[in-house]
Amino acid sequence: MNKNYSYFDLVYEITRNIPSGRVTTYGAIADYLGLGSARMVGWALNQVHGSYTDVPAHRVVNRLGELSGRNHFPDPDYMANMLKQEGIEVVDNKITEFKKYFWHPENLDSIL
DNA sequence: GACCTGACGCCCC
DNA sequence: AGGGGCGCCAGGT
Repeated sequence: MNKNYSYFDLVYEITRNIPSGRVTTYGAIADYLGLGSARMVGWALNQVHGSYTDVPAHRVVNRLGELSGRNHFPDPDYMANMLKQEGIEVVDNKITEFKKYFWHPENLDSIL
């Protein structure tokens, strides 16, 4: 059937809608989509590494605000650099005041 | 076809 | 407060 639209696409959709200067977590996306597993979100974003270059995967971090996916980018510092460029303070691959920048997919309704 | 690992997260000690 | 273990789903070996 039309399995072209898997939860992958939903993850990309959400990620694409993360406002600049804001970040969300794997768990938040998984919870919002009812996936039941945050790992699946990471897996989906792993596929981005190649195509879907318009998906700002650097804005998705773990629940501690750590850039756990930095090693999966061409440059290990790409994530930190992009986030800094967007006005987010990153120290030692971790977002300071993470709660301040946190954006929940629930807020999708606001921007749509 | 079974086993292991992985861009995570929660519970328990 | 910090560290370790188990569960979740999918894909690769």
